[in-house]
Amino acid sequence: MRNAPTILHLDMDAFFAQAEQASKPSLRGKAVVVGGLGPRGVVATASYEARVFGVHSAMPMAQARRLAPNAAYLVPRFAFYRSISEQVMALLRALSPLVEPLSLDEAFVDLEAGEAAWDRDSARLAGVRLRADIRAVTGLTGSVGLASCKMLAKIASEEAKPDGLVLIEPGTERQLLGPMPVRTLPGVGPATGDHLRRAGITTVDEIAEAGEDELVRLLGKAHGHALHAMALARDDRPVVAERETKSVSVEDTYDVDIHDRVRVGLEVQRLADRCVRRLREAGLSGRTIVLKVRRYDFSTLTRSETLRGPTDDPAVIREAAARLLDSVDTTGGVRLLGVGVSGLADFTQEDLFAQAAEARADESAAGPVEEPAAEESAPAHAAVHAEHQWRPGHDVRHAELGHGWVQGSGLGRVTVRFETPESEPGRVRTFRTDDPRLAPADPLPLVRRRPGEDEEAEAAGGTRELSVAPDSGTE
DNA sequence: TCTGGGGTCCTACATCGG
DNA sequence: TCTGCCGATGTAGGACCC
Repeated sequence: MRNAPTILHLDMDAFFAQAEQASKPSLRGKAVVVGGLGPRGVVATASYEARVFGVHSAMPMAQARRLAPNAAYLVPRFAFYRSISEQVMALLRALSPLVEPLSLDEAFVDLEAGEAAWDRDSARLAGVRLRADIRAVTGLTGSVGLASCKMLAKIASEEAKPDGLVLIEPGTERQLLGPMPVRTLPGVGPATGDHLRRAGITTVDEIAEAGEDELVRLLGKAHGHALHAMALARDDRPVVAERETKSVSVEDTYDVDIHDRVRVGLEVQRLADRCVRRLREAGLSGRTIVLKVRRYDFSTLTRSETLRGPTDDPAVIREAAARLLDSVDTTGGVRLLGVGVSGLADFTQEDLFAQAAEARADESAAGPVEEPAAEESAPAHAAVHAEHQWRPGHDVRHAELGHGWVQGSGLGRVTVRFETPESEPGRVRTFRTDDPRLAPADPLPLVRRRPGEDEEAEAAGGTRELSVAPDSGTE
């Protein structure tokens, strides 16, 4: 808590949907919904046009389709969003070394630490410039909140949405916060909100009035204490640049519940392998293996086992996961399975020894983890002929007609709209899915570099920033 | 017509060793 | 030696966040 509003919170507006609209001119101004398209998919992001119909994130896709049947429905392209996110984060780091990313589209910045701002006016100016820079570099809009602490900066950016900037004047925090609903405060979700409401507490002021003891009684020590402080606009949490990973996990929800116990076992093995791959990519190993099972009735349970030392050995993790599965009753079917590893450690010498010994045993027994093509055999979407490569929203290139994106596919046909971020809305054409003139393509940059910038970027190897590999839809 | 995937943090309870 | 207490650790589950 400081007396100048020099904590900045950036939140990109409807990020995934906005990125899709920027890359596809025909979708601009239209309702766009990004999320899982399977029978059990949920909405990741809805464009503001789609929100008018009541569509919002975390809503089941089926419900969204009923509310907005004419919206464009697209699968997320994380690699594409990540490349944009990296550009945005680079702009934030130019302001200050203290940048705390919260997700692909959100971050805190400590402006004072970077000497980018020291008072109200300099902070506002930094925010205004940042928004302009983001616009210039990515073509997208983001909202900025400025305040004296993280909580209020975040509330401010929420108020600023879409495409705005809000600065909370130091000294006015409590008047502003007081009448707001308890759900405004971070950490108050549906359960805590209900809890408080039953105790007759519905506004932030009422939390403050209730007193710390009462809140601790209602919500427990940590939560009660934290919430009371927040209600008084007291928040001392620093902006933390590097947060280390505490766990790595993968999970899959299946289009249809799995009843076959053997199949459940096989899926757990595959998830264990995927988890190991992620663990190794991050250069980590872990001690505690966690199995997650969501049953047909949505009841969820976890089982965990802690090993003597950290490992990233696929055979060890598979076996632990299999043992954990033995203790779970799956009759009735499972809708989700997950495997995770926590108690993480950076790779140590000791592990390397163990590794070398186990590696020999592995080769015959377990088989390598680095098997390619694991994604295509992902449970829900088994590869169907060539159609799997024509995923709605993904970019393609046609030998004669140029760059476009998949609008839909099925029954041996794929429909492509030919347009680029810089073009007018384009024409639609339909092809056979095995048409040799058609190939998957990388997303195009949303903003064309100005002449002269090219060489610089080229020299810095920067042209790669925007040309990302085709998203295999991994995570 | 249901409810994703990747995380973090907290709490309660059991167990174990001084 | 028995008992109680304390802290550390492991386990399961829940709430919350984007």
